[in-house]
Amino acid sequence: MKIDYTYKYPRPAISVDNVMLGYADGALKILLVHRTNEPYSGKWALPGGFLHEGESLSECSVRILKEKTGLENPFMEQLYTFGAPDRDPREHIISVTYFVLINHFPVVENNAEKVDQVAWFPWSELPDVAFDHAAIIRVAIDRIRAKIRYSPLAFELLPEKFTLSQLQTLFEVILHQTLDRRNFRKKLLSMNILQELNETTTKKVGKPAVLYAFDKKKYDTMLQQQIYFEL
Amino acid sequence: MKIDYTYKYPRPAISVDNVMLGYADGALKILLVHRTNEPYSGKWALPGGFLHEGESLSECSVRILKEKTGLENPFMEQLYTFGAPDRDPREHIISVTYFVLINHFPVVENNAEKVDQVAWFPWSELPDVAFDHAAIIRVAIDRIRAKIRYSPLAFELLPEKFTLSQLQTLFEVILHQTLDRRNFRKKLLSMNILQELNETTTKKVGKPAVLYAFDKKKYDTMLQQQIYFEL
DNA sequence: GCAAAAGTGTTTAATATACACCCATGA
DNA sequence: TCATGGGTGTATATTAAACACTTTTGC
Repeated sequence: MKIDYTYKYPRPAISVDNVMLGYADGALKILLVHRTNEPYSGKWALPGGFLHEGESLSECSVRILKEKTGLENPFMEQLYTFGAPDRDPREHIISVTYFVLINHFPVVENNAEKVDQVAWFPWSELPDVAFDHAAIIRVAIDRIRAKIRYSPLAFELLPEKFTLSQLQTLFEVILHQTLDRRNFRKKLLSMNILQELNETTTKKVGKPAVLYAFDKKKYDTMLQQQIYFEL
Repeated sequence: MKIDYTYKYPRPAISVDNVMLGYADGALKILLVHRTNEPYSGKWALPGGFLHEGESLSECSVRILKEKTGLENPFMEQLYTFGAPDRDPREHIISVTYFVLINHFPVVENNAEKVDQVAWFPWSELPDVAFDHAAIIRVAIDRIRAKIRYSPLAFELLPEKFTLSQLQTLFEVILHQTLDRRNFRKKLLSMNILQELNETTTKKVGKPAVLYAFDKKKYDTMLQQQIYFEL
């Protein structure tokens, strides 16, 4: 049952939109949903929705994430709040955006029912997107570019076990520059935040690579000593 | 004339709150207003207000700034958006917060009329503040601490002409550590972003100090060459 | 002439950069 | 055995850190 809510002053609506970034096939990818309603019907857009009653902003972001992907505990942080009055043709809608890093790709099936079609797009081949979502995505990419240098974000985009080469390639893709393999390994290993596993990859080709895992305990110890991650 | 606005779903209200930081007498200070209305009547709070119809978030922040201080063009950036449903006892109010740096202290007189009493408080001697404003201030201070290291924020807090000692003391206050005078001067001067003026301070005591000004053109050139400010 | 703050260089340690060959595996 | 990607060390350059005395001014 719906009741009506009446206010003396006009109120903008509040939506939360997630920029969900994943890394696969050597590219950063962004999850978009295909709109089937107006406005911008037929265009792709960031997964988002309106804030529910009694819900906090981060709860809303988590809910949207779960609805679209089924994921529950990825890395999330608030990105920015967009509030230009004309950013939505319907009315003034404030969008609080979140930045989500995903380290494995959920089975994004068109799981029946009313769920919108969702798809991952490489950041270099984004379709035209609805609203001001292109600007939002730009802010997200700027954020990850800057922050991956001084924060252990990279590990949020890789599977739990990864090789140093995979880690290096991820940095190279995001920073858009090549890095020296020996210097990269020296630096990362000297930080003492990686746990070397007794496992190697089994590849079709080339020498098997040792697998590592990010060691959060070591990382926290490092922070307490006021030593900071920095590439 | 007020008309009523009716929505099918409840809508949180949206306010904008400014954390305005200034530097004087060797301390970072924060501008607070004294509340005379409920809730939290009698407590101090961040200057803020509700978003007007057709107004963007940054316009709202600028308007509030002008109302409280008369200032028009200080450095401003969005800080964070706070949206816990219980952060305001009246109802769900989302607060989009802005971070404002002020390099000279406006005459903050109780300029008649209905204007609330405003005052600058040193960050180490803040009174009990209303709502979740203590948390907001903490985020602002974390932001300036982190950002002053890699962004030329410090110049936004000093007058146009300043001495290297003043600049150094400002860094020391914000970072809460002492810096070596010779190394500090070497580093700042080698960045080539300061313009040496043909003026010196006239003090009661000690050797007069050469005045410098931040040279934004040189700084922009530096950025284009992908060289970044870093203390 | 003295108190107070400004200004100035050098030595050493730490960190960053550049660079090329051998190794282990699967086909 | 060869193609492929993994793994390793050293020399040099750059940057950071530590440190103490002289200068200029007002009183």
